[in-house]
Amino acid sequence: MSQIRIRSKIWLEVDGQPFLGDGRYRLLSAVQRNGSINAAAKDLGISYRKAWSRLQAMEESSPFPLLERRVGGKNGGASQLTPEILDLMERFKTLRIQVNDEADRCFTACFPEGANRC
Amino acid sequence: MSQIRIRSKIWLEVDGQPFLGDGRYRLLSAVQRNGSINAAAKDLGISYRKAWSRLQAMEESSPFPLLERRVGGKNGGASQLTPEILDLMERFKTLRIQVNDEADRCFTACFPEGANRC
DNA sequence: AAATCGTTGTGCGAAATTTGCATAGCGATG
DNA sequence: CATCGCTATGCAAATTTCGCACAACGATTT
Repeated sequence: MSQIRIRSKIWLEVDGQPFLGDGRYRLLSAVQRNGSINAAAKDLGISYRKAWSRLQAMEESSPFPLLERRVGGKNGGASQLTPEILDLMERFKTLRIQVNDEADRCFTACFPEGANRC
Repeated sequence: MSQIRIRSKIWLEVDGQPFLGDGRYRLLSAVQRNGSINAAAKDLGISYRKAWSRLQAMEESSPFPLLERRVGGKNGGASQLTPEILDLMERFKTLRIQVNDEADRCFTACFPEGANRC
């Protein structure tokens, strides 16, 4: 008896290129929460290289700046998100929840009850 | 002025493992439509190796058989889908459309009109 | 003004994954 | 019993991902 579940996912595209999805949302959140790319990477358990590459790729296709970076200085540097991306993230979060809930509703309608036996 | 769009995607999981999404749906459809894995691969413009690998991976985690294969014989062989997977594909298709529509609705609500300038 | 410290930024090789070529096995048909 | 086109698979090449190691930076401290 196998358990069947639905998963859903949304993302925003800018000019046809993937721009903001769950992964990038989590990464950006971690940067804001921790105050630096480095701390965010440690928080998420990924290498700094990986976190930086992702942010780099994202920023290249972004119509507006994502990060305000500070290199050097007292604590070596820091990074924080721009208001533009914070606003977009907020809207994305709302969309994400709404679509996800709808997916669950449709699923239980389409697989009434014990659809989980096969 | 960058154009922002929403994209959505759903997939079904069996015991926590991805089972049926858009890619596999298209591949399975092509098999059914063309009557063989080989013809399906040509139809989709991918190698037979690739098509076969995907179906193999899918079948390994499937609670029921996906394909009825015939090796050898008049035309070398053939493959067609089992009733179980055809049924699941039908439901998936419905879900897919419903969730996608909902995503579009939420998007236009959340990004009222010219959200496409940044 | 020189040393320190923890960031950002990057080159490059290693590791993992994907891809497809090439070939074996199969069996109804003629 | 030879043929033909399909399924099935080993293996190497190509591509992508990954992370180590190190350079640059600048406010603070000494």
